[in-house]
Order: sequence, then C-alpha cells, then structure tokens
Amino acid sequence: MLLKVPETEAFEEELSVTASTLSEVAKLAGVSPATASRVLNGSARTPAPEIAERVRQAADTLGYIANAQAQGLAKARSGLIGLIVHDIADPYFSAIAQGVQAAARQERRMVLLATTNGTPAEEKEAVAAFAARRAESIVIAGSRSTRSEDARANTDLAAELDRYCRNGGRVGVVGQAILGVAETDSYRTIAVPNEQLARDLARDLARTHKGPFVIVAGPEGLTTSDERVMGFQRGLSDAGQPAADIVHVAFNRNGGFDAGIELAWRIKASDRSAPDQRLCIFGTNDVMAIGVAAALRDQGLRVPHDASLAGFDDIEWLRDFRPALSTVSLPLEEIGRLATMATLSNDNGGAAAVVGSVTLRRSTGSP
Amino acid sequence: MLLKVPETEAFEEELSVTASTLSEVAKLAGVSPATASRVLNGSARTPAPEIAERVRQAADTLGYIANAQAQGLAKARSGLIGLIVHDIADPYFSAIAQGVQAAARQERRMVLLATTNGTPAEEKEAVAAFAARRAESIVIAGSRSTRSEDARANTDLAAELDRYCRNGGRVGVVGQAILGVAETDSYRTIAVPNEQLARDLARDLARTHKGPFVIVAGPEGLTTSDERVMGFQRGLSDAGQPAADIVHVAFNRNGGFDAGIELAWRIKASDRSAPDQRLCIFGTNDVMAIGVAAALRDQGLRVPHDASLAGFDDIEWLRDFRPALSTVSLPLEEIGRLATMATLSNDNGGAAAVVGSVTLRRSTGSP
DNA sequence: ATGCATTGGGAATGCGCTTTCCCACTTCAT
DNA sequence: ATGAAGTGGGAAAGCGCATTCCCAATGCAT
Repeated sequence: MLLKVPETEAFEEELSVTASTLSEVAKLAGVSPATASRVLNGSARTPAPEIAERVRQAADTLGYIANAQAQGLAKARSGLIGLIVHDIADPYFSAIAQGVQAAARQERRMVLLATTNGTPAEEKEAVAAFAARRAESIVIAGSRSTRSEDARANTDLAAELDRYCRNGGRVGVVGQAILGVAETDSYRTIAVPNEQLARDLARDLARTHKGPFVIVAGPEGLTTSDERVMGFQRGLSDAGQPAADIVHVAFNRNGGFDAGIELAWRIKASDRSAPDQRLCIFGTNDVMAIGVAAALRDQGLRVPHDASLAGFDDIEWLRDFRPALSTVSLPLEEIGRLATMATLSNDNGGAAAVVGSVTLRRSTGSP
Repeated sequence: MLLKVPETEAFEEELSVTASTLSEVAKLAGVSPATASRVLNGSARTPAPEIAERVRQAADTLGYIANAQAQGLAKARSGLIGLIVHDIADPYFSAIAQGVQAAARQERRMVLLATTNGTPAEEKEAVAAFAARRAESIVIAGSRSTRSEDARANTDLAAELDRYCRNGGRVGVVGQAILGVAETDSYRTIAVPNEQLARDLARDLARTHKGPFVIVAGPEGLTTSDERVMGFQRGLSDAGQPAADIVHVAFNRNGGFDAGIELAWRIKASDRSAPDQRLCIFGTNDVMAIGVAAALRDQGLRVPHDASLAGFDDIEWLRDFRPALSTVSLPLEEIGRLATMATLSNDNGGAAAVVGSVTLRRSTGSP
C-alpha cells in the first residue's frame, strides 16, 4: 500500500490516447458542459465574456477538438457532401471535383469521395454509404447508362436515391436526369446541353468541311455519348450533310485509340487530296479524340492534313496538345460548383443552365 | 375536438423525413435493439437464424440504413480516411487520389477530400477538420515548403498533426517527411526518391547532350522541386558537366510557360546548330515541362530540334503529347495506395520504397 | 435429481455532443 | 417595495448505436 504509485490526474491525461471531450474542458473551466458547448461550438445563447474566455482557455490547453460525429448525431446534420464520379483520375471528373470541393469549402462542408467505374451497381453502393453517413447532399456526376444489362442496377440505384431523398437528402445530378427516379424537388439537375452543343459543333464543322463525317462514340446506351451523337447527326442534317458513320468503342482514351487504328485504314484507302473524301472525325469526348489522334499518328497520318478531328469537353490538360483540338468548351469546375450549391439551397428555382461553346482549333483546320 | 384528425402511426411514419432507426426495426421485428444490432451490424454473438431473419425482414421493409455517425460514436471508429492534396484537378494529385480511393475501398473505408492550394495553413485546417471527424488516418500528399514565410504555418501544421497522432491518428505522408513533427510510429512516410531519380535523369541526359542545361524549378523552398534540382545538379556533376542555371517560377503549367518564354530568347540568341550550345531544359515536373514546350512553340521554336526538354512524374494524360516528353516515371496511383495501406497496418515495417525510372523519349532526341 | 457451464435475449449504460427546460438572479417599471 | 420581464447558468434528456452485464433457459455430467 505504501508503494502505490500516486497517479496524478495530469499523468493520466498524458497517457490518454483519446481526444479530450467537452466535459473535460467544462470541468477544467469550472462550468457545465452546456455552457462549454455554447461558447465553443456556436449557439444562439452567448455566455458571459469572462466565462467564455475561461472556457476557451481550457479548450486550448486541452487541445480540444469537437467530435464532429457526436455533433452530427446531436444536431442531425453531418456537414458532409458526397461526391460520386466514375474515375477521379479522369480530368473531366477531377475538374468537376475541384468545383464541388470549392463550393463545399465555401459552405463549410466536407466532401466524401466515391468512385464507381461508371457502373450503376457501384453508384448505388456509394449512395447507400453516403446515406449511412447522413451526407446532407450527394453530387453524382458521370454519364448514365441505358444499356439493357444495366437496367436492373439502374432501378436499384434509382430506388436507393429515392430512399435517400425521402430521408431528407438532396441530390445534385450533373448532366442528364437519372431515369426511374421520383419526381421530387430533392433532385437538382445541372443539365448539360450535350445535344445542342454537339449540333452546333456539327454545323460549324460542316461549314468548311465537305467530306464525310465519322463519329467515334462510347458504348451504345451511354447517355452522354448518345446525346452527343444525336446532336451531331442533327447538326449535319441541318447543314444538308448525310449522317455520319458511327463507331462504338470504350468511352475513354484507349477506346479512341482503337477506333483511330480502324479509321486509319479507311483514311489510307481514300483519296486524301480530294476535299470531298477527307474525313472529319468527331470523338464524343476529348480524351477519346486524343486517343484517335495518337492512333492516327501511330499510323503515319497527320491531323488536320489527312483528317480533321474534334472532341468534346475542352479538358484543360489537353489544351497544350498539338494539333490543338477543336472541341466544345464546358465549364467543368463551374458545373461542379453549381451542382453543389444547388443541393444546398432551398429554392430549386435557379436551375442555372450550363453554357458551353464551340471552340474551333487547328485539328479541324483552323489557323 | 370532434374534428381532430386521427393520425395513424402509419401516417406519421410516412411523413417522417428522418431515416428509420435500429429501435424501429427492433420493434417491428419484436426484438430488443441489442438483438437487432447484433444481427444487422455484425457482432461476435449471432442471434438465432429465425430471429435474424425476422430482423432482416423488418430492416428491409423499413429501408433501414445504419447511422454511421452513431456507430462511429459508439465504436469510437469512424471508418474515414482523410486525403489532403494541393489541387485535385492536377493530374499528379488525382492519380494519387485514385490510389487512395482504391485502397480505402478495399479496406472498407470512405475517403474525405480536402484541397489546400499547397499552403501549410490550409493543410493545418484540413488536418483539424479530419481530426474533428475522427478520421482513422490521414494521407497528406504534395510538396512541403521550407520557405520562410511558411515557417509559422508549418509549425502549426506540425503541431496539429502531432496532436492528431497523440489522439490515436495515423498519418501517411507522400514524398518527404514533414518537418518539425514528433518522431513517432504514427507517421508512415512513403518516400519518393526525387533526388536520386533526378540524378539518374541528369546522368542519362548528359550521356548524349553536350550543351548547357537549364532547370525550370518551382519556387525556392518547395521541397519536391528543391530535391529534384539538387539531384539533377548532382547528376550533371557526376557526368562532369557544369551546374545548370536555375529559373524559379510557379510549380505548375503556367510557371513553366513563363520560364519557357524567357528561355526562348536565350535559345534564339544562341547558335542552335552548335551542339555545345543547344539547351537542355529540365522542368521539375511534367506540367511545368509542358508549359515550357507550349512557350517554346509559341515562340517558333521546336523541341527537340532547337532545345531538349525533360520533365518529371510521367503524368498519364501527358503521354500522348508530342514530342513525347522524357521524364521520370513515378507509380502515382501505387504511391497513393501504399500510403493508405501503410496508415492502416499496424506494423510500420514495410516502409516500401517507391521505385521510379527514367523514361527517355523524343523530347530529348530519342527516336 | 442436483450442480455447473453454456447459450442467447434483453435491460441498461455510455459514446460526446446539443438543446430544452428549469431555476436563481438581476433589472426595470409601477 | 413589488411583481413582471428578462438574463444566464446548469440539469437532464436525448441523438442512434454498441456493448457490457444480467438473467432465464438449456445442456450435460455426475
């Protein structure tokens, strides 16, 4: 008994591996937890300045950091925003993510990230995970899929999203609305006028290009790609041109490369000096177009000399690419920001439309 | 009183905007919350199959999703991993993020994202926010800064990280160790041998290039850039070449562009046909090198004809760039994965070193 | 039959915080 | 001097869950 080590309170505190709590701060400051809470974590009621100071001091010496989980539980607000993308390493998505992050920061929220490879099944999982974390809103980016093998998973995704919304969540959808989802105010869609812009692009290209057009598209059923294809065809039609051939490949750089190899044969077989035989290739997104360009180059063909080439998105990191890629500029970061803000505001009114624009560059013969 | 609307329980439930809870599920299944918890959310004790089924049914009809915040509070584990990057739109960071995300997914964790523009002050804030959310570990990527104006913020960052670690957190550091931080097992550094690789690069370049070298570096004090500069100079020295001139600009594409404009003058003033006067420019990261290339092109100069150019990182999206950029390949995604796994495992042993390699391409005259 | 270990469900407690409610006290008008 | 109307601090009740502890029921050996 005499040898019992006197464990001082300080000693115990030093050993503690868990963060200090509000109660500890309160005790040290000689006030109740309620008061401590009021001074440290914001409240309508402001304790006396002298007390507040004492509490702040105590918090400081203890290195107190409020437990956001506990706060979330108590306040029923998590301060979390979920972001769902196909692939964060894809510049299209990382640009959007940047916008989401910026908006979240401004609104004092944190962002939870989930990547899904574009499969509805994984998207559904991500929604469930965000719902579990009680994220206040979810921003979901990336093309929808209408392919039959995804039908089931799409239904599940819609159901999961609907459930999330019923529980009070908000969903910001980038691009096109999600099929099968309830018609509620909880969904805030930031529509990207893919079809209109692709149509504009086709019309602009048709003004100078007199040969045939070919579209390098993503898999059939990928909505974004489908919309761009449809718009482009419509634009050609507007200009009195015949519809373009379509080659479906993966909606990424390698898909574009594959298509490019195939097209290279066709180009080589044609009379490239005849303006009415020169090909104009439209890749339904920039990275696909870059893939096409790489393949053509690989096959000894030159853009725009042997064929014209255009993309879609105007990815920032691809702007230094030569020949500079004609494309449709999209304010990606802005889109991310808009989607986020839309989920956070109560009025659904300002469904601000995204404005893009055709940007013609060297790859289609512009100087 | 006669007109009082009889609110049935079902009606109330329908109106409820909050997710259903464990207790509700338990009540519906006719068991205690404890039992429901055991069957739904994993436990050492497994209730009888017949009861379990009833509970699962109840959960299903109620669309129950466990509240991860409450679970986190009760279990003292959040299942969260914090990721801190300078700029998620930068392909360097988004590649790392991809790796972190993959590892997190595999380990059944969610990732919280924070971007900081590379300032220690914002990094500190991010750490505090993650600590508040009780993230189990934090992965921090992006160059450190030793600039004097950042000294104070760096100290604060180190203090914040130390506090986080004292409270049981783990930190995975990508690149170089963080200055001023305690020497504890809690920090798991994934060292990137910037200096060694830059040295290798310089030696390889010096083998064929006989003219002067110039380094386009980030701001002085940016550790990653400094390390690469130092290694490069050492490599030149190894090869018996004089040290390279250094031009300090922003550590991004535009910085490279600015430097490129400046260097264009120097190149134009030299006798480009004399091999011993041809310049070899080393951009301390790929996007800077791309900026340099853009500027040179802008000034009517050609790479590698008028000057050689090399970068560092081997960013995937830049590989289709022409002339193909000589660079040092870094397994970015793998680095992200490693950093994440390192924070999650208990043995600090396998501080697996990152292995990079020099990749010579057309921009330095390789075929 | 008796005693003991084992099983499995439920009551109760606590995780760390917010917030309502209560109450002692001050201030002001009458 | 008195009551009404503020002030401001603390007690206590949750938020939704995990988990410890308790206890009745069962299985088994003796």
